[in-house]
Amino acid sequence: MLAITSQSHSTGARIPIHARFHGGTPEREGDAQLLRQFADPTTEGRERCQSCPVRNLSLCESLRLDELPELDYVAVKAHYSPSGSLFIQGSKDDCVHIITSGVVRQTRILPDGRRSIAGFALPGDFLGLSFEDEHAFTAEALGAVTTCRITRSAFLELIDAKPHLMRRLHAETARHLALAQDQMMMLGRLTARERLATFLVSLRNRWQRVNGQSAHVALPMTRQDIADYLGLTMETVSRIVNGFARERLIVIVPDGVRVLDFQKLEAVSAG
Amino acid sequence: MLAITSQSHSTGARIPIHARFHGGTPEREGDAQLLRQFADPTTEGRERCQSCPVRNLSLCESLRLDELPELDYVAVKAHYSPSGSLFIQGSKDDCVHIITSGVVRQTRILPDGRRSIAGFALPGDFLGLSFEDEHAFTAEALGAVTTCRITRSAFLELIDAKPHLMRRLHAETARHLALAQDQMMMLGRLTARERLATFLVSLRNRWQRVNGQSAHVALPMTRQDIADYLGLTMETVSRIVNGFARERLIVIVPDGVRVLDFQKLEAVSAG
DNA sequence: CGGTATATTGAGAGGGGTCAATTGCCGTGG
DNA sequence: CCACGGCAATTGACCCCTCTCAATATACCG
Repeated sequence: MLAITSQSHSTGARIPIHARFHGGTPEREGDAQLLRQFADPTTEGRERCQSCPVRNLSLCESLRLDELPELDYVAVKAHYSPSGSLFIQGSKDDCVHIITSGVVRQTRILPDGRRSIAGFALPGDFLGLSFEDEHAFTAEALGAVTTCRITRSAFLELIDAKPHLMRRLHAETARHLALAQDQMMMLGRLTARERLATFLVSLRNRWQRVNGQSAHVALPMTRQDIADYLGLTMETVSRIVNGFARERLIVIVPDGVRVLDFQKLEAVSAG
Repeated sequence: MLAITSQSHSTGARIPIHARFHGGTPEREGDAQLLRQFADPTTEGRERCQSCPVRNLSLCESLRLDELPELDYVAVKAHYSPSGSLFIQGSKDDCVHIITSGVVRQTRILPDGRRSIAGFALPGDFLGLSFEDEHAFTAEALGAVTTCRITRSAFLELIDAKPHLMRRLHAETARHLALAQDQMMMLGRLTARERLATFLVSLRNRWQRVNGQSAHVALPMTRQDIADYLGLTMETVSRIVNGFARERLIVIVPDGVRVLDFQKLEAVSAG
């Protein structure tokens, strides 16, 4: 028999109502010109956004060098302390957020307290591009987070002025949609082991784009967060991660794992 | 104990390689002017696309009446016979499809044959709006399907000429993204019973927008299709649907179900 | 009326859930 | 420096929802 099996007996822990939202207002800081201090001097001759400390920032790459000051003019840097919220599920604030450092957890909570995590945003990722009237999830900082924030109206004005930005924006949303469909396949059809392997492989690849090649995969989120992302329980995540360690696929280190056998891990991730 | 439980031991049936793709080329028919014959004369005084037999067709609603001929000029009507493919996972054809009648199944297949269904497109729904270079899934007709097809280049030209269309397009993609996130929550955190109830409720609401209020919910897809959509097995789907029937929530009728107690069904759908 | 595909139903097994106890890791204060 | 409290992570024992496998029923079609 092909024991390709998944399961998720239940829903993991519930979130008590009183604890669902955590304070943590952003400390809005300075004005847009401060952003320049983050300009990465090691760019390899390619036009790119001077405002962004992150390479390969897709939206910024669509701007010509002479258009960057316009972005600076509307962008505001923001800091969030650990557990601070960028925005809250159901609220209507309307900003586009670009993560410049740290990791943001996108949480959705059911009326009965079951939790699901839509994703983790890494430096360079965008939040709030959908322009929905209400946020479908809460975005919370895991550890300290800095972002580049643009009000929706300013962003829309910018887009009106630069039609190619609008197309880039659509491409970005479409990419998110494709990722969501991958996630659906994972949740519906992969075993717990495969999900964890997929998660680690994908996270390693994403960190690689931010920090460069490394066997170290930072996991700033809790086991519960991972469980809520993968449709499992904390205990199952723990058991399987430690199982990987016992099989010498990875080593568990503080705040993450070190991948020993990437090939094998990748093999586990897709039947 | 709170018995809120889901599970999906495994992956359901695998698709044998030789059977993954089914022929069924579309019979391209006539030219765009033929579309007019489908114009619904019962419109309630609101401007809308004369080309589309479906009301509330979001993209068409964004066009002014005098812009419609331009859409007609680039749109081509297509027929697909049962099991015919609109496009195939991994292929690069580039058309936007608007379903005008019938139901289309969006299938994704893993290398090892596990199948996942991303969704079912009903009349009025769009396919291919993402403009990815490669289709992430195969779109297959369940029963006879007619569509309104526009080549991507023609569609892009149209969009370049009408900026408000681009914004509409983005909103549509964003809506799909939000739906995908709902689906992720469902797959990760709902029990089999809850998933089925959610599925039936949501499908009833969608048919309602096409056909008007009715207790009848058409299910042109097989139990296996539903299972692959909900991350379950065919057997579990069958057991639970028949369970609903035994509880008098629904009655099973040919090609669908009739909802007897919508309130209770909705209550089951969200813990 | 056979033949094939889909749906239903039953019996049994198992993956991952639940519950609970233990360990490890800080940060804090005595 | 160590005791202590709190939170996350780990581990074990047990359980159950859903899967698997298999038999049967139903439907459709030539």
